[in-house]
Amino acid sequence: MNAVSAPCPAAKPASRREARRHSRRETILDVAAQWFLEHGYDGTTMSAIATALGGSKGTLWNYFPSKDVLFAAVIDQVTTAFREQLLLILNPHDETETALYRFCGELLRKTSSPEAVALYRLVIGEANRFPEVGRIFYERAPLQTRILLAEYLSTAMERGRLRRDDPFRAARELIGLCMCNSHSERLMGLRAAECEDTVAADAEQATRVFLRAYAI
Amino acid sequence: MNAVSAPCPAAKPASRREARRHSRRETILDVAAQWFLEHGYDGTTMSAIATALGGSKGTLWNYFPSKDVLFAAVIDQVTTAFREQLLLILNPHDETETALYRFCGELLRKTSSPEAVALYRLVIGEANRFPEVGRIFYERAPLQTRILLAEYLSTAMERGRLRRDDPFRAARELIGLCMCNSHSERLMGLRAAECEDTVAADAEQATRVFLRAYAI
DNA sequence: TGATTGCCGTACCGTATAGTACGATTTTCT
DNA sequence: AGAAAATCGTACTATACGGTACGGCAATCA
Repeated sequence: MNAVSAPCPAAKPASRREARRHSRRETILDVAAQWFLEHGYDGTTMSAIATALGGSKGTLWNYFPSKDVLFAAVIDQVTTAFREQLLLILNPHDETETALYRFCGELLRKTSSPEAVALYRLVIGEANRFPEVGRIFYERAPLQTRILLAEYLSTAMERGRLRRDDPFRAARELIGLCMCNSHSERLMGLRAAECEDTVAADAEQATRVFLRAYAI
Repeated sequence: MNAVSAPCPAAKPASRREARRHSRRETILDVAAQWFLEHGYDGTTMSAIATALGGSKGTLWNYFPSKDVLFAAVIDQVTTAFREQLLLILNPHDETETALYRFCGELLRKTSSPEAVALYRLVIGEANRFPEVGRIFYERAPLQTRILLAEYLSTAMERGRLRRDDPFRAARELIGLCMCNSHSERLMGLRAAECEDTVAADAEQATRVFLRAYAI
C-alpha cells in the first residue's frame, strides 16, 4: 500500500527546494500549455512564456533545455490531464440505452470543450513535425475511451442486450456516430461552443441509430 | 450557352504575354501547394518556393503581394481541385446496397490519400490563424459530399428502399461510419497509406451497419 | 527595330526569435 | 551565519525570414 495522499511517486523527502522546484515546473507547464493551445507551436515564443511567468528566460531554460522539449512536456501533461478528465461513466446497472445515452452525452460535452478542440488542433497540426505527439495523444485519450466502451459493449453482448459482434469495432462505430455530428466542423472553426440541447439531441440520435443497428 | 472549352471566364484574347503570365501563376501555385501541404504554413518559406520555381523572389512578389495572399490562393486552388477529384458515384440504378458500398469505397480511397490527409491537417492546423480557410474548405469538399449523398438517400427513402428519416442527418451518419474507421488516426500520423483490402472491408462494414439502422 | 515588359540574381533591410552570458539579488540548505 | 543554489533583469549573439531595391538580360509587342 502506498502512503495516503502521496502525489509524487518515489516520495522524495520533499526538501523545500525540491518542492519549490516541482511546483515551479508545474507552473511553467501550465503557462506554456495555455500559450501553445491558444497560439500553436510557432505562434508561441519562449520570451512570451517567460514574461507571462513573471520570470526571466534564464529560469525557463533552467527547467527545459529547448522549446522542443518544453512542447513535448506540455503535450505529455495536457494529454494526461485530458484523459483523466475524460473518465466516462458506463453504469452496468443502467438500462443499456440509458448507459449509452449518458456515455455519448459525456463524450460530446468533453470533446467539444474549447480546450479539447485546441488540443486536437495542436496535435493534428504538428503531427508532421512531432510524430511522437500524435501517438502519445491517441494512446492516452481516444484509444482509452474506445477500450472502455468496448468492454462495456462486450458485457452487454454477453448478457444478450446487444447483438453479438466485434465489440471493439462496435465501439468505434458508436463513437463515430457521436463525433460525426460536429467534431470536424469544430476543428475547422465553423462552430463555437455547443449548447446543452444540441449535445442531448446528438447523443440521443447516435444512441438510437446504434441501437437499431445492434438490436438483438 | 458558354463557348465550348473556354476555361477562362471573360475569355481574354490570350495575348502571348497574358497566356504566359497565367501559366506562370499556375506553376507558382502548384509549387507553393506542394510546400505548404508538406511542411505547413510556418515550415514553408517564400525563398524556398522561389528557389523551387527556379526563379527569383522578385517574380514571386510580382504575382502575390504577400505570403498570406499566396497561401489563401493555394488553399482556394487546392480545395477546388480536391472537390473535383471527390466527385462521387451514386448510381440510382444500382441496388441501394451496391450504390452505398461503392460510394463508401470511393470516399475512403479519396480521403485517405496522402494529399487529402495533408490538406485536412493544413486546414485544421491553421484554422485559428486563417478562419476563412476552414470555411472555404468545408463548404467546397465535405459539405458538397454530404449534400450529394443526402439527395441520393432522400430519393431512396421516397422509393421505399430505406426507412424514412432526415436524409441530411442520415448522410452525416453514413459518412461518420466510414470515416470513424481510420481518419482521425491518419490525421495524427498513426497510419500510412491504406491498402485496398482495408478500404473494401471498412466500406462494407459501414454500409452494413447503416443499412441495418435504416432498413425499411 | 525600338520600346516595353517581365524576369533573374543578388544584395540588402528590418524584425523576430531561440538561446547565451553574467552580475546582482533572493531563497534555501547545513 | 555563511555557502550554495535558484532567480531576475538585461544585454547580447546568431540566425532566419518576409519583403524591397536595383541593374542587367531576355521575351514580347507595335
